[in-house]
Amino acid sequence: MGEEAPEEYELGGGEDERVMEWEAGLPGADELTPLSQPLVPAGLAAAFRIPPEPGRTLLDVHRASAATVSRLRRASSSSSSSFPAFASKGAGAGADEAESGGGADGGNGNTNNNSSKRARLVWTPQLHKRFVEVVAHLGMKNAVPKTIMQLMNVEGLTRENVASHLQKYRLYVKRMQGLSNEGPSPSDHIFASTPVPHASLHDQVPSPYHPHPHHHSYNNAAYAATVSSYHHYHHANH
DNA sequence: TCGTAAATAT
DNA sequence: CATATTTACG
Repeated sequence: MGEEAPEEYELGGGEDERVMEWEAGLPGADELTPLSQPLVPAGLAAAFRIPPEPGRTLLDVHRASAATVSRLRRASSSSSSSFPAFASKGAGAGADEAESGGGADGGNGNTNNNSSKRARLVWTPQLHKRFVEVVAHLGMKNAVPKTIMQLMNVEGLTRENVASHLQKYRLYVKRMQGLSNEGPSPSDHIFASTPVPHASLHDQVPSPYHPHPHHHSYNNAAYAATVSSYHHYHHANH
């Protein structure tokens, strides 16, 4: 009776949701000093013989903020298993990545050994949007799977997922470059929907992605697993 | 780890 | 059949 339905899981859900409550009363971003810049002026630092700050780069900042946000979210929402929801199949291992930001990454024994095969990731427009933004932010030079994945900070998203999508994305961009005119092909689906931002050497990546559930809505698995795609096996020998 | 090709699923 | 996503390989 029961056939294992090939469930796919869908990531994403919130688009540009910011927790204003946290920002209430706080100065605007314009008023704040860019975190990506050293708080201590170079001259002053030199005078005090302060060694060059470690890798306090945009990436680190983003990672840190992302981690903070993640932690806050968890603490704020009592039991919010904000999970991209894996299809049934017993996956469910919740594990927060506690990346130690101690300078250069040393041994990375993080091999996701989830016995369960994860369902196909569905790249929703939102996810793709996030992806594109991050890629544009990094620039073709630094837009590598790992970095992209980290900057996107989407729980459940793996490096492989990103790498795969990145491959297609690059092809899409390249293909379009050849055709200076003419809009994107409708067959490009997601890619066509997202205007490829210019990979200027400037960056501007918005707040980290929030795969968090809506306030009042459907089941917690709403944004998570849109478990509904049970397509039949189609074996066609054309 | 990254990039590309082939494989597989839908 | 085409597209999307995964898996294998260098």
